[in-house]
Amino acid sequence: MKDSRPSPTLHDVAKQSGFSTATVSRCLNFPKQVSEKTREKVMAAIEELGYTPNFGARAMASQRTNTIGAIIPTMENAIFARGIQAFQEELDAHGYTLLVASSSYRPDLEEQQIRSLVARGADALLLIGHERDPAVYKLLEAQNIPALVTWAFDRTQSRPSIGFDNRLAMREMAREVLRLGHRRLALISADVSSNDRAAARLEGICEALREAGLNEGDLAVIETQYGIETGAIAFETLMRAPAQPTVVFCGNDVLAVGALGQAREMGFDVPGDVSIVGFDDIELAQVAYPKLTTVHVPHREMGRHAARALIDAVQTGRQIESRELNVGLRLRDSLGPVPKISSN
Amino acid sequence: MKDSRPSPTLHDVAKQSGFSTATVSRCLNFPKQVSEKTREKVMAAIEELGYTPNFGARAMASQRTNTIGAIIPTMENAIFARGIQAFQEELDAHGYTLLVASSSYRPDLEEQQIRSLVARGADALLLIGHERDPAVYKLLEAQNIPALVTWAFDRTQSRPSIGFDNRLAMREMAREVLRLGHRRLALISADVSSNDRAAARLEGICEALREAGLNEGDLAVIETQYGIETGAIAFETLMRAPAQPTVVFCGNDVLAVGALGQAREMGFDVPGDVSIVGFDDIELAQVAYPKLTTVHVPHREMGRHAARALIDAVQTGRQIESRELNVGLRLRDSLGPVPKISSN
DNA sequence: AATCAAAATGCAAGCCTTTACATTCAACAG
DNA sequence: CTGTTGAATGTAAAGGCTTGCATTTTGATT
Repeated sequence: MKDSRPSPTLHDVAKQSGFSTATVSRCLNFPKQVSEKTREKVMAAIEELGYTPNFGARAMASQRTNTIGAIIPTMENAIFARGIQAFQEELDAHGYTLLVASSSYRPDLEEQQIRSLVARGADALLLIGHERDPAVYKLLEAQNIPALVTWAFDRTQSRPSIGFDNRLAMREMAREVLRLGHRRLALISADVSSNDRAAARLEGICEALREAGLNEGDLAVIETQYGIETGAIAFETLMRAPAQPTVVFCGNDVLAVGALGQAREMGFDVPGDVSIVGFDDIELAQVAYPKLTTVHVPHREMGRHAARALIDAVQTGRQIESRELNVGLRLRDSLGPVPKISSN
Repeated sequence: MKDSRPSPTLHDVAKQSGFSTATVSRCLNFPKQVSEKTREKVMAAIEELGYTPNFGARAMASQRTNTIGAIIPTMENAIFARGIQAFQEELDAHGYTLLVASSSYRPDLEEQQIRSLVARGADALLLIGHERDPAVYKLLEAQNIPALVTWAFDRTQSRPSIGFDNRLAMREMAREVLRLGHRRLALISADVSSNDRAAARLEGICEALREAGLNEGDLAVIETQYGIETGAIAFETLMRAPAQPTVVFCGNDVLAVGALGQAREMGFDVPGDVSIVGFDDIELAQVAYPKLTTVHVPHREMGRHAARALIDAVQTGRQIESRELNVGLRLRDSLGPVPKISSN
């Protein structure tokens, strides 16, 4: 970019208004320290020149940016949208700005994004899930940047998190499913090795299975990327397998909606022939047909709490306190009792 | 944030490695200008100290940030997700970073976000739709920041845009609808006064209406916010009105899906009793039941082209050339011929 | 061994703002 | 009118990096 006309600086405003740069700066940052007349003149000059403070210079001089970063796995679907939206609203209300980056569920990209946000001077960071390279945590510690994990709560982890216990949540759902008599179960999940939430949810199902005296082998698992289309494909694979499941757990609602669509496509009645359950309870779950039985996650509450906690950490320098939020089942129409006649 | 241990600077790296800051800087920015041995030593020092360049300082010194900003109306639904994702991918491929902000469809917030991104040193900006306060455009011009409008293409506008003609697209859909015999039409739209895309789409329908010798009064319009729930509510209102429409246009697929759900709720068969059409052709449209007839928008293509154009503008300083992309109807299951027996 | 061009490196100014500290000003008490 | 005080304003340094220009090193050529 060639600057035909370089943008005005504090200095220009100072000259134009006849005051020093210090006064102009104070006008912007501590208006009360400046007399009314002065302020008016300065503001007029700012207006006239179209001055905008330079963020980099400001950050450098003041050592803070009033910016909080968040790295979410994806923006392609609505999973994180509501939570992030609430997070941003709360941040805004306290004069902070949100910087979002998305990592496409790739740890290497996530690390890159974290570094980028740190370099950009983010005062704090919101992360999804606990699992990541220790080097990342070391970096954040070295730079003294508060980081908070959400969408997960795991009492065995030492790092602060605000979220829910994925394992317990999914276990509850699995219990309900087993109570309805299902014995041939399947799961469409994200890649378990790189996604600790997905791993915890799987573990939850396995636990319920064991409780019921069943074998983990009774659970068919397909790992795939999150997406409507991928959910549909996985569902088809599952239903074409010799041991057709009577219920399909989905790692999230997006997968579940894909599965639902594919079921219709293949002529299966849900839940008559096969049940499908989701996770997250995003808006989509209620407009799906049939309405999706799923695990409700308090997205907005989570976002709000996370924002408050992070702001507090930035301002006081104190450690963030972890906090577990409640999740609950939303029993709607896509889960029913096990079909009488096995279609196997 | 209290810096317990201040983060290492270029200067520290220089001292540690025994070279000057200039050499270290070049190591990072122009590796080829530095001898291999030197580079190795410097990199080792960087590694050892855990050095991360300070973004603010860098931006200030070099007058560029390699950052491109985008302000989208919302992250709450998937409307902009695919396009933005493609935009980001293309940016990444060229070494640029994307900064996203969302305005909640509020012009005042959008302006604030634009200022914030400008202050942050965004080298260029991606905007949605043409309509905004002229002061904003003046600001961007004053700061010499290339801005590109997407999700719209309007040959009457002088500013560069890469997108499609919302009016023509919706007119085509309306013609199809009229061809099928529908005469009692309704539209669920975003607020027309603050959303030029919505306004253009409405205009498109009106045009088709006039062509067919019909009266604009034959179109019932409800303006509401974009959302599944709001779509459902609007649909209910429409269907409870004395003059029940036989087809409901929706400003986007999210509204349409809400309408679809509500239709089911109210016991209407779609398209037997009433047809519903959407706009955007997001993933949702194909998994909705019945599958949504909608206007296909080339999201990814748009995002990709926009990224290229913006990068080019930043690097060459040349004006961006506008470009119109093609849209087309996707005739699926939610639109049918006008019902034989008016249920009015 | 001398010469020279190219490559590698160093020096130091400049980018824009905040802020500690110094100075000036106005108002008021004595 | 002087002295005092608190408010308003100014001065200048600092913050981390890039980069034009100057200098040194390298290595090839004669």
